[in-house]
Amino acid sequence: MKEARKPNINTTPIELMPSFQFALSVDCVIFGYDQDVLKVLLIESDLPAYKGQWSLLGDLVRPNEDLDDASYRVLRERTGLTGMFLEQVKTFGAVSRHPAGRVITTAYLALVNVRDHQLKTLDNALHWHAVSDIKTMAFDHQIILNTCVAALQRKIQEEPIIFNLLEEKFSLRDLQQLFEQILGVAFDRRNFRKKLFTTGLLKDEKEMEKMVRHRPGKLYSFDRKAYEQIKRKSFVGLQF
Amino acid sequence: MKEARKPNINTTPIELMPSFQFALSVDCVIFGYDQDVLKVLLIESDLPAYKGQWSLLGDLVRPNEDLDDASYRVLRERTGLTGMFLEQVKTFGAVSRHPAGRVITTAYLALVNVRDHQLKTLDNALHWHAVSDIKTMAFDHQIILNTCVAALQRKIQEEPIIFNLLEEKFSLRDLQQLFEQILGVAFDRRNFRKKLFTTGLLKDEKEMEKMVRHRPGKLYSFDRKAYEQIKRKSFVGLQF
DNA sequence: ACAAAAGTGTTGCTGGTACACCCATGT
DNA sequence: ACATGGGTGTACCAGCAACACTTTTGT
Repeated sequence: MKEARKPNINTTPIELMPSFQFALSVDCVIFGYDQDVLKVLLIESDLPAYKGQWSLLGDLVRPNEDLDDASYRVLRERTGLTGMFLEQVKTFGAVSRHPAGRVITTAYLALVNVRDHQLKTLDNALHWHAVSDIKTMAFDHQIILNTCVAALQRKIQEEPIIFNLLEEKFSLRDLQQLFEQILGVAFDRRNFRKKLFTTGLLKDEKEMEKMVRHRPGKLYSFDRKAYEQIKRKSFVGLQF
Repeated sequence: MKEARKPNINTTPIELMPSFQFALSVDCVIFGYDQDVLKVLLIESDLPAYKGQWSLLGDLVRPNEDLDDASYRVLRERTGLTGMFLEQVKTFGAVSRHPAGRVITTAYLALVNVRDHQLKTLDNALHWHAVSDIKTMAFDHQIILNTCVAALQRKIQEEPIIFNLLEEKFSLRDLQQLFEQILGVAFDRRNFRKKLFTTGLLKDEKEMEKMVRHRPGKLYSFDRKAYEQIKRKSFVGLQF
């Protein structure tokens, strides 16, 4: 039985293709680390269907805007930040995910330093929430958040992106607590230090913590140059 | 300086939002393993702009179709297969990526057994290509392919999905060669065996290769039940 | 008999884990 | 002086890498 030739977006002139009303958006999962807690930046939804619930920061993609640019614009407009870590995670395209129509959204993971940004808090009803406190969200945003938390857990073990969440200079305790927050496990302090030192990614800033009510710890920073060199020699292992 | 409140897809009724002509598609990167070579299934483009070049198999997403369903439909229509491994990888949304207009596409990674499927080869100008032979493709499909190859390399080391590319029963040589093809490295045979046996994921089928002109090897299959049990106890490590 | 690939063990090294005591600072 | 967390070393164990010879089958 011979099947009719199937249409193909890549071989059929687009004028011949059926078209209909799609909306395309980006949603940013913006993580920050504040007072030893992993947080995410949310906005209160004022759509009737989700009155009082929290949602991610998003916006429609503009006609002449790349997808990545759209997410960057949302970040910049909302937090005043530029140059933050920002990476696509996944696209959510269930037919009924938005009550007002067919909206496909691409989720982005952003890591920001909560001290740097200037929130338009009054204007926007933006708030930082502890990730572990969030139980329900508008739309399918709880699923998107969970997906991005999982992506974050995986990615901090593959690339040294975790430093984007910390101040320029940080103590090893800061770093360890942040790892523990994100991964939900505890590490032995001595082994953690050894492991991090042997990565060669920490630069000793020759400074100490100040204003702490205990013995002050040394401060370190992420050694970008060392990282660039290490990357060149990296090798891919086999693991199940 | 007070900024005006920004629009937000999640807080603004959709009727008020600007809309314009988007097209949304899925493209499938279909990998197969044939005659000891990693291959990808492509179709010849007949768009004038890309005459004679190869492109991925894709189609527009339908108004009432989930994104994942669209990719599954493409696979089913083209290969006659059902139940194959299929997973979203990334969405490509550059403004000018399609010459006919604004087309955002979501790339899916598919792993199929080349023996199982029934290609509509004559109808569709479909061909298997060695991944390493492909130098240029239509649209941004070369980038999409490279992204999916990298995703495949990463994922076969995280989850035992590689078995989707093999026959139900396979020899350890088949498995090792496939790993080597995908990762582009060579492994010591003895160490490879030990490693794979200690995963506990191989079931001894108590059968031998046949019709080989050397000593026949034992055949194994992927032990799904064992894998399900192992997954429950799995633990997340720390690694840079 | 020859060609081709299967099957098999040991050793050394590296990296992870478990674990306890003294030190510097603020109150 | 006390509370808090900083800073350090060692011993054991597991997993990885390197490495060579014998066995089975087809021709």
